[in-house]
Amino acid sequence: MNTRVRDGEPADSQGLNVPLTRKPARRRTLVDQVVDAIVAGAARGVILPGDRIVETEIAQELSMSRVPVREALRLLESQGLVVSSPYKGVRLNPVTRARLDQLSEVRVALEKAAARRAVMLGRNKGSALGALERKTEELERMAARQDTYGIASADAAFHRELCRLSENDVLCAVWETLARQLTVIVGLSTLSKPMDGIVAEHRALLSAFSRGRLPELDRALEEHIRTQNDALDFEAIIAERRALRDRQQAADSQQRNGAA
Amino acid sequence: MNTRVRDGEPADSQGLNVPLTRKPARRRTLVDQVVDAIVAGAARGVILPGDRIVETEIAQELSMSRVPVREALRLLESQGLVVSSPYKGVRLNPVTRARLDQLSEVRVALEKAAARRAVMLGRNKGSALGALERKTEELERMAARQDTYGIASADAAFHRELCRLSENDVLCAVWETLARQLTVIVGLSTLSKPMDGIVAEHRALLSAFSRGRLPELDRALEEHIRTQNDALDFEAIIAERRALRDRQQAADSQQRNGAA
DNA sequence: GCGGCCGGAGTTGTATACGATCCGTAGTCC
DNA sequence: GGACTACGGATCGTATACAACTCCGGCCGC
Repeated sequence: MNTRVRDGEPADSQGLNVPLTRKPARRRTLVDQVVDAIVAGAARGVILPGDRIVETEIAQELSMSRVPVREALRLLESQGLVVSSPYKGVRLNPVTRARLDQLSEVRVALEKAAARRAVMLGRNKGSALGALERKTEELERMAARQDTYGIASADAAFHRELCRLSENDVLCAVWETLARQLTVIVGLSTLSKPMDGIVAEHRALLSAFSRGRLPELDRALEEHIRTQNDALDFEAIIAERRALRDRQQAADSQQRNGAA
Repeated sequence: MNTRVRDGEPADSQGLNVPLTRKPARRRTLVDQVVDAIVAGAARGVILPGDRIVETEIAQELSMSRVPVREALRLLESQGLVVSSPYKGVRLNPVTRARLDQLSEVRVALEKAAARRAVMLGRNKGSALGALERKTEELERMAARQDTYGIASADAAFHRELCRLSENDVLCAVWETLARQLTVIVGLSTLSKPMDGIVAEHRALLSAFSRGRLPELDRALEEHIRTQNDALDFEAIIAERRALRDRQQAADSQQRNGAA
């Protein structure tokens, strides 16, 4: 893999990945760099599900020792992004349709609970609702631009905000790990689902939420996630990503030759 | 802390803690030892919420180097058991009533979803249901013995089995991290709730589940968890655990003096 | 007497070094 | 010719060594 994330070039400059902790006080340590680099590499298709991740390589590419890399891998392992077995190395969690469904099911359960709590807290009106509306508008802007990456990003932001409104930190933390895994799975693949459909669904979600119509919201959430999954063609995604990686590898080796 | 977990003496010999991964193939590495030792220490009250955890100490007590300890701490951090800030060290996550409620809320959401899926899969009858019944009987045996530790253990086993019936690995994994955190919070504190009440609630849960009465089950779950929390007197628990630690420290230093 | 500076002890973050284990490969024996 | 074994490279797991940082207490100047 050729992720190449160095100090001056944060891996999530594209805004897809969010930091694990909300606290801005936390200084960026090397472990964080590794985590971001691997997540970014996975999201951009440089690392594919099932690919082996070698500590030495990562360490060299990020020009650090293996120790922070190991710690980062352990962290990612406990979040389910990679799997490891002693003396045999770490692999990016191979993805199956079943796993995607499982992730989605848990995510829906969380978001339902979040919405329920948010309504109970009266966060479905006023400034709290405004925040969610802004996310929806952002989504619309991205859809208008046909910016698939922006849509994925805005979609995540919308659901993240929904969780945040529950004011349940534990829920948010769990949601983030799930979202991260889904990001790796879905990556930058262009959704095969029509964009205006996505926008409409979010409008419906927002509407149901603002009215506090929980059963309706539950159904809408479930529908929203499920159709999104159904629209994914796994074979196509894998093929696309493999091609993407090959292109990047080619470009990279070319660049290296030019530099030599 | 004085956990003293060495090779011949597995930390979870009391059966409270479960391994992170289901795969038995995974060889036990030093990192696992550290994880178990810390979780056990937290559950037994040797480490209290908010206590600082010093890498060097753990390493010495387990007679290993700091590297595996660091990796274990990172793992526990990403699971929310400890919090860390660079150069300032790691602390056992300080516990508040709010956090307990948040954990419970997420846990209930997960178990509802698990039950829903299990019923959908027809796991609420036949041998699958039998497994859950056995857990309930175990709970009754423990209650009859007035074995508070056994009750806590059997209670966890019941809910774990419920999750397992959903056949959703992601859900189970998330549930385990939550359960682990709750264990640390509640620890070995004697529940102030009457034991036959607990048994009755589980019977009710089992009954609603076997009949596939989901709304009823949802309510019962919520009630079950909530009353369990309400019965907890935080101040008393903290005081008790502090006393417990002092006793253990005293005994330990005495033992050390005797050995010297 | 009091507040700011500073220096050292203690702890964490990182790098390097070494032993342990896995896996592919070649060689040998039947 | 095939299967078993020995071996070597590659990679992981762990230990040790050093650098960076924090915090606390004393000291000095005011």
